[in-house]
Amino acid sequence: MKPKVSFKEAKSCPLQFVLAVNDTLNVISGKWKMPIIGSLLFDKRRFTEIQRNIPKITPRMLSKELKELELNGVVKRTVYDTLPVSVEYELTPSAKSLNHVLDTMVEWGIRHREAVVGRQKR
Amino acid sequence: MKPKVSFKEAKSCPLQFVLAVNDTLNVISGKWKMPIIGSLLFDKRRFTEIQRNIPKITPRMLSKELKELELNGVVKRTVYDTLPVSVEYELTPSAKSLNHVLDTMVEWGIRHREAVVGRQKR
DNA sequence: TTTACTAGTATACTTTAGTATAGCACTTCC
DNA sequence: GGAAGTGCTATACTAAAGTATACTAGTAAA
Repeated sequence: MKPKVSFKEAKSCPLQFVLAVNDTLNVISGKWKMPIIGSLLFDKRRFTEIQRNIPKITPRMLSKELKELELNGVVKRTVYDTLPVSVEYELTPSAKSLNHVLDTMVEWGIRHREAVVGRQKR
Repeated sequence: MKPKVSFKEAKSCPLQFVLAVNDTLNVISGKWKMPIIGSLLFDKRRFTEIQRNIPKITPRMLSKELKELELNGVVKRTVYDTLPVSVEYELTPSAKSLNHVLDTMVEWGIRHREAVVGRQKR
Protein backbone atom coordinates (compact mmCIF):
# COMPACT_ATOMS: atom_id res chain seq x y z
CA MET A 1 0.00 0.00 0.00
CA LYS A 2 1.29 3.43 -0.96
CA PRO A 3 1.68 5.93 1.88
CA LYS A 4 -0.89 8.73 1.54
CA VAL A 5 1.64 11.52 1.84
CA SER A 6 5.22 11.69 0.61
CA PHE A 7 8.05 13.29 2.57
CA LYS A 8 7.96 16.25 0.18
CA GLU A 9 4.28 16.99 0.74
CA ALA A 10 4.21 16.33 4.47
CA LYS A 11 4.62 19.29 6.82
CA SER A 12 6.20 17.23 9.57
CA CYS A 13 7.69 13.78 9.82
CA PRO A 14 4.98 11.30 10.93
CA LEU A 15 5.98 8.48 13.26
CA GLN A 16 4.79 5.76 10.86
CA PHE A 17 7.26 7.09 8.27
CA VAL A 18 10.16 6.87 10.69
CA LEU A 19 9.11 3.33 11.63
CA ALA A 20 8.83 2.22 8.01
CA VAL A 21 12.22 3.73 7.16
CA ASN A 22 13.71 1.93 10.15
CA ASP A 23 12.18 -1.36 9.02
CA THR A 24 13.90 -0.93 5.69
CA LEU A 25 17.17 0.16 7.30
CA ASN A 26 17.18 -2.89 9.58
CA VAL A 27 17.06 -5.09 6.51
CA ILE A 28 19.99 -3.49 4.67
CA SER A 29 22.33 -1.99 7.24
CA GLY A 30 25.30 -3.70 8.83
CA LYS A 31 28.57 -4.75 7.27
CA TRP A 32 27.40 -7.92 5.50
CA LYS A 33 23.68 -7.54 4.64
CA MET A 34 24.22 -5.73 1.34
CA PRO A 35 26.87 -8.18 0.08
CA ILE A 36 24.61 -11.12 1.02
CA ILE A 37 21.53 -9.62 -0.63
CA GLY A 38 23.71 -8.69 -3.61
CA SER A 39 24.86 -12.26 -3.88
CA LEU A 40 21.28 -13.58 -3.82
CA LEU A 41 19.75 -10.83 -5.98
CA PHE A 42 20.35 -12.68 -9.24
CA ASP A 43 20.27 -16.32 -8.17
CA LYS A 44 19.58 -18.71 -5.30
CA ARG A 45 22.76 -19.96 -3.64
CA ARG A 46 24.08 -22.43 -1.11
CA PHE A 47 25.90 -21.55 2.10
CA THR A 48 29.42 -22.18 0.83
CA GLU A 49 28.64 -20.50 -2.50
CA ILE A 50 27.73 -17.29 -0.69
CA GLN A 51 30.85 -17.70 1.42
CA ARG A 52 33.02 -17.99 -1.68
CA ASN A 53 31.17 -14.99 -3.13
CA ILE A 54 32.06 -12.83 -0.13
CA PRO A 55 35.69 -13.75 0.55
CA LYS A 56 36.21 -12.12 3.96
CA ILE A 57 33.03 -13.18 5.73
CA THR A 58 33.36 -15.76 8.52
CA PRO A 59 30.86 -18.66 8.65
CA ARG A 60 29.70 -17.33 12.03
CA MET A 61 28.71 -14.00 10.51
CA LEU A 62 27.15 -15.53 7.42
CA SER A 63 25.09 -17.90 9.55
CA LYS A 64 24.03 -15.13 11.92
CA GLU A 65 23.04 -12.73 9.14
CA LEU A 66 21.17 -15.38 7.14
CA LYS A 67 19.15 -16.28 10.25
CA GLU A 68 18.30 -12.64 10.83
CA LEU A 69 17.35 -12.12 7.18
CA GLU A 70 15.17 -15.25 7.32
CA LEU A 71 13.44 -13.99 10.48
CA ASN A 72 12.78 -10.65 8.78
CA GLY A 73 11.15 -12.31 5.78
CA VAL A 74 13.95 -11.36 3.41
CA VAL A 75 15.47 -14.76 2.75
CA LYS A 76 13.90 -18.19 2.32
CA ARG A 77 15.89 -21.23 3.47
CA THR A 78 15.29 -24.64 1.88
CA VAL A 79 16.92 -27.85 3.05
CA TYR A 80 17.36 -30.63 0.47
CA ASP A 81 17.52 -34.24 1.54
CA THR A 82 20.74 -35.00 -0.30
CA LEU A 83 23.90 -36.58 1.05
CA PRO A 84 25.52 -34.51 2.42
CA VAL A 85 22.55 -32.19 3.01
CA SER A 86 22.47 -29.10 0.84
CA VAL A 87 20.75 -25.89 1.89
CA GLU A 88 19.59 -23.25 -0.56
CA TYR A 89 19.02 -19.62 0.23
CA GLU A 90 16.96 -17.31 -1.95
CA LEU A 91 15.36 -13.91 -1.65
CA THR A 92 11.61 -13.71 -0.98
CA PRO A 93 9.51 -11.88 -3.59
CA SER A 94 9.26 -8.97 -1.16
CA ALA A 95 13.05 -8.77 -0.93
CA LYS A 96 13.41 -8.88 -4.71
CA SER A 97 11.41 -5.66 -4.89
CA LEU A 98 14.20 -4.09 -2.83
CA ASN A 99 15.97 -3.26 -6.09
CA HIS A 100 13.71 -0.21 -6.43
CA VAL A 101 14.97 1.06 -3.11
CA LEU A 102 18.55 0.21 -4.00
CA ASP A 103 18.20 1.98 -7.36
CA THR A 104 17.15 5.25 -5.72
CA MET A 105 19.96 4.84 -3.21
CA VAL A 106 22.52 4.33 -5.97
CA GLU A 107 21.19 7.35 -7.84
CA TRP A 108 21.22 9.59 -4.76
CA GLY A 109 24.64 8.32 -3.66
CA ILE A 110 26.20 9.16 -7.02
CA ARG A 111 24.49 12.56 -7.30
CA HIS A 112 25.37 13.46 -3.73
CA ARG A 113 29.02 12.54 -4.19
CA GLU A 114 29.14 14.77 -7.28
CA ALA A 115 27.52 17.63 -5.36
CA VAL A 116 29.98 17.35 -2.47
CA VAL A 117 33.06 17.07 -4.72
CA GLY A 118 31.72 19.97 -6.82
CA ARG A 119 31.55 22.20 -3.76
CA GLN A 120 35.10 21.31 -2.76
CA LYS A 121 36.51 22.23 -6.20
CA ARG A 122 34.91 25.69 -6.33
CA MET B 1 23.88 11.43 -13.04
CA LYS B 2 21.66 8.42 -13.55
CA PRO B 3 23.37 5.04 -13.36
CA LYS B 4 23.30 3.34 -16.76
CA VAL B 5 21.91 0.07 -15.45
CA SER B 6 19.38 -0.54 -12.69
CA PHE B 7 19.61 -3.41 -10.24
CA LYS B 8 16.79 -5.15 -12.09
CA GLU B 9 18.53 -5.08 -15.44
CA ALA B 10 22.03 -5.86 -14.19
CA LYS B 11 23.14 -9.50 -14.28
CA SER B 12 25.53 -9.07 -11.37
CA CYS B 13 26.08 -6.44 -8.73
CA PRO B 14 28.76 -3.94 -9.90
CA LEU B 15 31.15 -2.54 -7.32
CA GLN B 16 30.16 1.07 -8.03
CA PHE B 17 26.57 0.20 -7.06
CA VAL B 18 27.67 -1.25 -3.74
CA LEU B 19 29.79 1.84 -3.08
CA ALA B 20 26.96 4.23 -3.91
CA VAL B 21 24.50 2.31 -1.72
CA ASN B 22 27.04 2.41 1.10
CA ASP B 23 27.48 6.17 0.67
CA THR B 24 23.75 6.58 1.09
CA LEU B 25 23.63 4.16 4.02
CA ASN B 26 26.40 6.05 5.81
CA VAL B 27 24.29 9.19 5.66
CA ILE B 28 21.11 7.67 7.11
CA SER B 29 22.09 4.76 9.33
CA GLY B 30 22.77 4.92 13.03
CA LYS B 31 20.37 5.53 15.86
CA TRP B 32 20.03 9.31 15.55
CA LYS B 33 20.64 10.30 11.89
CA MET B 34 17.06 9.78 10.75
CA PRO B 35 15.51 11.70 13.66
CA ILE B 36 17.96 14.58 13.06
CA ILE B 37 17.34 14.68 9.32
CA GLY B 38 13.61 14.38 10.04
CA SER B 39 13.81 17.36 12.35
CA LEU B 40 15.60 19.46 9.70
CA LEU B 41 13.62 18.23 6.70
CA PHE B 42 10.97 20.93 7.02
CA ASP B 43 12.86 23.79 8.66
CA LYS B 44 16.25 25.02 9.77
CA ARG B 45 16.76 24.65 13.52
CA ARG B 46 19.11 25.56 16.34
CA PHE B 47 21.01 23.07 18.50
CA THR B 48 18.66 23.16 21.46
CA GLU B 49 15.61 23.13 19.19
CA ILE B 50 16.76 19.84 17.68
CA GLN B 51 17.51 18.57 21.16
CA ARG B 52 13.98 19.41 22.31
CA ASN B 53 12.68 17.78 19.11
CA ILE B 54 14.43 14.50 19.92
CA PRO B 55 13.83 14.08 23.65
CA LYS B 56 16.24 11.23 24.46
CA ILE B 57 19.33 12.38 22.58
CA THR B 58 22.30 13.55 24.64
CA PRO B 59 24.13 16.74 23.61
CA ARG B 60 27.25 14.63 23.04
CA MET B 61 25.47 12.49 20.46
CA LEU B 62 23.72 15.42 18.81
CA SER B 63 27.00 17.30 18.52
CA LYS B 64 28.82 14.25 17.15
CA GLU B 65 26.17 13.41 14.60
CA LEU B 66 25.80 17.00 13.40
CA LYS B 67 29.57 17.21 12.84
CA GLU B 68 29.51 13.99 10.86
CA LEU B 69 26.53 15.13 8.80
CA GLU B 70 28.28 18.43 8.11
CA LEU B 71 31.43 16.60 6.99
CA ASN B 72 29.35 14.44 4.66
CA GLY B 73 27.75 17.48 3.01
CA VAL B 74 24.31 16.75 4.45
CA VAL B 75 23.99 19.61 6.91
CA LYS B 76 25.08 23.25 6.72
CA ARG B 77 26.07 25.01 9.96
CA THR B 78 25.78 28.77 10.28
CA VAL B 79 26.95 30.74 13.31
CA TYR B 80 25.18 34.04 14.03
CA ASP B 81 26.98 36.82 15.86
CA THR B 82 24.23 37.30 18.44
CA LEU B 83 24.58 37.33 22.20
CA PRO B 84 24.61 34.55 23.22
CA VAL B 85 25.76 33.09 19.89
CA SER B 86 23.13 31.18 18.00
CA VAL B 87 23.93 28.41 15.56
CA GLU B 88 21.57 27.29 12.84
CA TYR B 89 21.57 23.91 11.18
CA GLU B 90 19.89 23.23 7.85
CA LEU B 91 19.94 20.52 5.23
CA THR B 92 21.96 21.09 2.05
CA PRO B 93 20.01 20.98 -1.26
CA SER B 94 21.51 17.55 -1.88
CA ALA B 95 20.20 16.28 1.45
CA LYS B 96 16.74 17.69 0.74
CA SER B 97 16.56 15.41 -2.31
CA LEU B 98 16.90 12.51 0.15
CA ASN B 99 13.12 12.53 0.47
CA HIS B 100 12.91 10.52 -2.78
CA VAL B 101 15.04 7.82 -1.20
CA LEU B 102 13.06 8.00 2.04
CA ASP B 103 9.78 7.76 0.12
CA THR B 104 10.81 4.51 -1.56
CA MET B 105 12.02 3.22 1.78
CA VAL B 106 8.71 4.05 3.46
CA GLU B 107 6.81 2.40 0.62
CA TRP B 108 8.92 -0.76 0.70
CA GLY B 109 8.88 -0.90 4.50
CA ILE B 110 5.09 -0.78 4.61
CA ARG B 111 4.62 -3.28 1.77
CA HIS B 112 7.18 -5.64 3.23
CA ARG B 113 5.59 -5.55 6.66
CA GLU B 114 2.26 -6.42 5.08
CA ALA B 115 3.84 -9.28 3.14
CA VAL B 116 5.50 -10.72 6.24
CA VAL B 117 2.38 -10.41 8.42
CA GLY B 118 0.30 -11.89 5.57
CA ARG B 119 2.52 -14.97 5.46
CA GLN B 120 2.28 -15.42 9.24
CA LYS B 121 -1.55 -15.36 9.19
CA ARG B 122 -1.87 -17.99 6.46
C1' DT C 1 24.64 37.09 43.46
C1' DT C 2 22.23 33.31 42.07
C1' DT C 3 19.88 31.53 38.14
C1' DA C 4 19.32 30.44 33.51
C1' DC C 5 20.18 30.59 28.70
C1' DT C 6 23.47 29.69 24.52
C1' DA C 7 26.16 25.65 22.30
C1' DG C 8 28.49 22.59 23.22
C1' DT C 9 33.04 19.34 25.61
C1' DA C 10 35.28 15.76 28.92
C1' DT C 11 35.54 11.47 31.10
C1' DA C 12 34.18 7.10 31.97
C1' DC C 13 31.29 3.66 31.12
C1' DT C 14 28.00 -0.15 28.81
C1' DT C 15 26.20 -2.35 24.90
C1' DT C 16 26.21 -4.03 20.32
C1' DA C 17 28.65 -5.44 16.20
C1' DG C 18 32.08 -7.91 14.24
C1' DT C 19 36.56 -11.07 14.31
C1' DA C 20 39.57 -15.08 15.11
C1' DT C 21 40.12 -19.71 15.66
C1' DA C 22 38.77 -24.10 16.41
C1' DG C 23 35.68 -27.73 16.11
C1' DC C 24 31.38 -31.01 15.00
C1' DA C 25 28.61 -34.72 12.45
C1' DC C 26 28.08 -36.67 8.38
C1' DT C 27 29.63 -38.89 3.86
C1' DT C 28 32.36 -39.88 -0.06
C1' DC C 29 36.75 -40.33 -2.36
C1' DC C 30 41.54 -42.11 -2.55
C1' DG D 1 42.35 -44.83 7.56
C1' DG D 2 43.06 -40.12 6.35
C1' DA D 3 41.63 -36.03 3.64
C1' DA D 4 38.05 -33.22 1.85
C1' DG D 5 33.52 -31.38 1.25
C1' DT D 6 28.66 -30.37 3.37
C1' DG D 7 26.57 -26.62 6.74
C1' DC D 8 27.16 -24.98 10.28
C1' DT D 9 28.23 -23.93 16.14
C1' DA D 10 31.21 -22.62 20.40
C1' DT D 11 34.24 -19.81 22.86
C1' DA D 12 36.73 -15.90 23.48
C1' DC D 13 38.07 -11.88 21.99
C1' DT D 14 38.40 -6.61 19.90
C1' DA D 15 36.30 -2.55 17.96
C1' DA D 16 32.64 0.51 17.19
C1' DA D 17 28.46 2.72 18.68
C1' DG D 18 25.95 4.75 22.12
C1' DT D 19 24.96 6.36 27.28
C1' DA D 20 25.42 8.82 31.75
C1' DT D 21 26.84 12.51 34.22
C1' DA D 22 29.13 16.39 34.95
C1' DC D 23 31.08 20.43 33.36
C1' DT D 24 32.72 24.79 30.44
C1' DA D 25 32.50 30.14 28.88
C1' DG D 26 30.02 33.94 28.04
C1' DT D 27 25.95 36.92 28.92
C1' DA D 28 21.78 38.66 30.84
C1' DA D 29 17.82 38.91 33.56
C1' DA D 30 15.83 38.50 38.63
